[in-house]
Amino acid sequence: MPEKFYVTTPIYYVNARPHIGHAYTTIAADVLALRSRMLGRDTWFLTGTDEHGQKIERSAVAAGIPPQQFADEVSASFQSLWKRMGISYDQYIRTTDPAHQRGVQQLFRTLYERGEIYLDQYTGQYCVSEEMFVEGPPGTIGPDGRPTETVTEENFYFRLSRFQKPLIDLIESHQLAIEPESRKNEVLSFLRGSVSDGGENLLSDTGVAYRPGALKDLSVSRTSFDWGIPVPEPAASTTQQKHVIYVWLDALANYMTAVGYGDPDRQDTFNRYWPADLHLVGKEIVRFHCVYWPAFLLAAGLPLPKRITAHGWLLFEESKMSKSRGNIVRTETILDSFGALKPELDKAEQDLFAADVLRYFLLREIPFGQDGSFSFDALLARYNAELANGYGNLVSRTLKLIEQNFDGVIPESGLTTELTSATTAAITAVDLALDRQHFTTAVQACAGLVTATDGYISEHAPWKLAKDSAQRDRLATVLRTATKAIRILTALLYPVLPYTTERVWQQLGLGSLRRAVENGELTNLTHGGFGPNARLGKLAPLFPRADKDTLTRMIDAEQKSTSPEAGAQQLAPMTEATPDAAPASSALAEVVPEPPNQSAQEIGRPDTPQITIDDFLKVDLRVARVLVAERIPKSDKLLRLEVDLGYEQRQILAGIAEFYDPANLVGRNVVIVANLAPRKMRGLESQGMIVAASVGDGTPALAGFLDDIEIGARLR
RNA sequence: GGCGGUGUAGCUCAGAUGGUUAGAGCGACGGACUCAUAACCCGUAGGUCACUGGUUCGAUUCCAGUCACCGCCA
Repeated sequence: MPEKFYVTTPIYYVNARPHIGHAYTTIAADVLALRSRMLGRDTWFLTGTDEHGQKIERSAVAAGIPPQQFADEVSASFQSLWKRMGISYDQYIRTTDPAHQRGVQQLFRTLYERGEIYLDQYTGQYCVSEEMFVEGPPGTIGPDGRPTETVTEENFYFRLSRFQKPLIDLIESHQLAIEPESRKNEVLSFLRGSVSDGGENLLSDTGVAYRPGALKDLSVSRTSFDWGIPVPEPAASTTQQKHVIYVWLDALANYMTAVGYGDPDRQDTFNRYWPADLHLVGKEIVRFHCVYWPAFLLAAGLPLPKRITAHGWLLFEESKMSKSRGNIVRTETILDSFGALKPELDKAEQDLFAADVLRYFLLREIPFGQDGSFSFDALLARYNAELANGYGNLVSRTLKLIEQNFDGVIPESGLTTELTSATTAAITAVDLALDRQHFTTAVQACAGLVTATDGYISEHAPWKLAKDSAQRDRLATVLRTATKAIRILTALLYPVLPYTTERVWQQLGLGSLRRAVENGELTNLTHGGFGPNARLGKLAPLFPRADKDTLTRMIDAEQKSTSPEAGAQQLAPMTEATPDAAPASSALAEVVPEPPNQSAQEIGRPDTPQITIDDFLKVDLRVARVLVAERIPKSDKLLRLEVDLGYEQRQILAGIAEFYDPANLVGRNVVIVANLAPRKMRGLESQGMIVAASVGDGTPALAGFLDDIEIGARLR
């Protein structure tokens, strides 16, 4: 049996259509899968969509369609994009697949029967869009920048607290590898708790202190909505309420259910592929993958994934216009714009060509694990410098020299060691780099081989040798040597540029690269090569230079998709936050705005349920004047305000310290919720709440009036 | 607030267990060449290595503090 390699992307949450961040993760996984297959490994590449949860249920209601239909539509848009890009996944899983649902129930049942799940009750603040409870009083601003809702739930709890030390030990001993180092440290500090505040600590196996109790049990069921997988028997019978399984337990389990967990007929497959060799994730979902997921597996007595590698976010070039809107770059824009450079191809091939360009850029430009900025300028510059002027031109000049001087037959020559140190160095560097998901380093090594080969050709000037018949052998050696280097270079680039390298392979007269990969002919690149009288294929330009028109096309396409009505999103109350950075991927922690190419109604529509006038009148909104405003020590976010309502004065704590200077607030009229239950925060009682619009990425803008309003007036 | 990270040429970033002229790519400029996709090759960047103080014969590299930005703290 060949060595196996099981790699996953997160399953993408269907509350947003695919954007370039999703493509980034998927491309990275695809590159690793292609390489793994080239090395002859038994490869399984899994991606898919995460389709349950309250957010989806609400979005579907807002769209006026059943959640399944909503999920079907968005899931289809992911699959269709991957198809356009030629992504080579072996399996596309959906959490609404019946087999997955059975597997999740199996996992839940196992945990329950092993005593790792118990029933309990909890009242707290729930953040709807993140689908989790947060600490704080009613009206707390959740992680998404919106007020939480008070929810009382009877829940099933997972005994996460039991796994604090086991997880610390596994991570410290590298049995559970987390990359990059900075993420690993974050996970460890989370697991260890606050060890430096003077309390009692214990030591891990490696002697590092941790605070017992820092890890709390985790609720793993919900009763407040239906769109999820039902809690199975026997646990279900222990409660009157109808519970669905927590979306993260549901989602994470996909990595196992995909390969047959919970399916008696697929035990062999499961045993073959599980545990996964690599989970690729975005940095925003590291904790779910590095704490919850391994804990679930430990509790169920199952093996842990070998490695979790987190990448950063793609940031977008900042301009005033883009900052004030949801500036998500759509992958389609790049496919269309670069595809247009190859008018001779049909649409499907144009897409694959453009996908190569995007793959190259993302992996070359952005060190995996770090945030990186995406810009059309940089994409164009990188394309022209390294693909058009570099790789493409190298292939072109070399093969044309052979065509001109040897009628397209790769000349025979004696053995030479010229360029071999460059090729073997590149092979080694790419191997080492990709083993650690250091894509940038790997692609850089390829670019280095281009430079070395270009330098070799320039140094020996075959066009001069060709003018001297006495130098015929030397000419043959130089051209053959360069061509051999191009063959190795092309094979090294295959995982990154699957479409274009296939074309080069054919120009080299080597037939189909894909078939060579399938036949295992490229497991060792120093073997094989050109036989006697090997003849080149038909030559054609690979990467036409991109001019300003390409840039203009991309900018136009983006502007068209972010027309003025799309900007209205900012004015809609309580819509999704619009961060400047897009999480490159996420299963559930998706905080990206709806993509700008949707209709204005769809974008601006709040997904809150309808209420009656009576509901509204329950809220006592009043105009108040700020008398005192001051920062609260040891709090970045909170301001303490004293406000005058006319009929009384109140103390209110507001989470606006990052955005408002206390000095500018005194004397200002604001709107408060006057009948909100008081709540203690940081030892101070907050007797109400200031009303503010959440704009842009969640920045609060205090409500106010243009007219001078008497204080104490009620809003209705 | 706690813990951690980052701050080096116009841009993106390497790097130095402290020591003669601090590196690469891109962009720009000059040269050379003409096989090639106005490509390739060669040369040119005078940057207080964030700021301040300390240790040292000597620090950008170590230590402390300051500032800015970022991440994690369910």
